[in-house]
Amino acid sequence: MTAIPALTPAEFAIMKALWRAGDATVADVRAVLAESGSEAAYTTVMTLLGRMVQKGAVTVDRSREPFVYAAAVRKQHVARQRLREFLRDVFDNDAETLVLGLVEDAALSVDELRHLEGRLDALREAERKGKPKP
Amino acid sequence: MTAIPALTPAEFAIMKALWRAGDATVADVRAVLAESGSEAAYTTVMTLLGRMVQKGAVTVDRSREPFVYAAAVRKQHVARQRLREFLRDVFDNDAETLVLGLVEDAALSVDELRHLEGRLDALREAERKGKPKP
DNA sequence: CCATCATTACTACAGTCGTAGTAATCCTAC
DNA sequence: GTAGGATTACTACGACTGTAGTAATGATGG
Repeated sequence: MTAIPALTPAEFAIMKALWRAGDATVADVRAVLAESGSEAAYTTVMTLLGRMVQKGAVTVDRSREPFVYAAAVRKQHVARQRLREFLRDVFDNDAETLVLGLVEDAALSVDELRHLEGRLDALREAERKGKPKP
Repeated sequence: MTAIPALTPAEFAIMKALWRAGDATVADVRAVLAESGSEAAYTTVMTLLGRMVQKGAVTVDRSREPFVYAAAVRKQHVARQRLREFLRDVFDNDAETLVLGLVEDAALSVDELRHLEGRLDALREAERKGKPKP
């Protein structure tokens, strides 16, 4: 239930770099960002990381220099959290319309949908077996 | 292809009120907002509407007083646009994972998915008949 | 040793956002 | 006609953001 700290866009970009890099120094983060064509100054990244540490989104190991940073929240959790907010704010909790949008935007094919269904059936089956809720 | 102006959260709330109200005065907007438990001051709403007019997200009819405001962009377009950005930024364009998240969050049932598939098949069928692309 | 580079801590600063007050008008009901 | 409420235009302002500079410190290569 760890409340996920809100991240600004710039912070979120850093977070994504951390997720890809795992433990990382400022230089590492900059390297990952550079791959995506983002060229923030060293101190800019430091500032953002500092702010993120303050809000608990990132941990830092100061016992080693240069300091080593790491994401304190899991990508999946953040994504899920954002998905909920997005669904509520933009689609008024109408998930069907959202998915319809994905398909119409060709982000998702009907085949993929069917495939997904398969996975879901399996998942549900596993759940029934695993935790039979009374 | 009208580029959709970026809206801040507060502006987006106003926009949603406008979508619900259709043409609306400041007072109308405030009334709709109030329904959702939002109590912005009259002048606050004015300020936001003004900013939105500036960025072309809202039109205003000044020939009539009190001025009448209206959304200049369609809800569906905005939602679609945001969906694209969201999918890219948060899910790295992996729509399947997004939908999986919806289902796991119980925002969408497998039944609804199937239902959706039906709709989509129909839609696809209609398209094949309607615009047979060479 | 000493200049240089990396690293960190601290500071800065302009732009945006949310929020709203004030001054000036303009109706409208006494 | 006049006081009060509605409406608008303009201004304000503190918080947050993105971006980065500077000062200090520490390690390194020659």
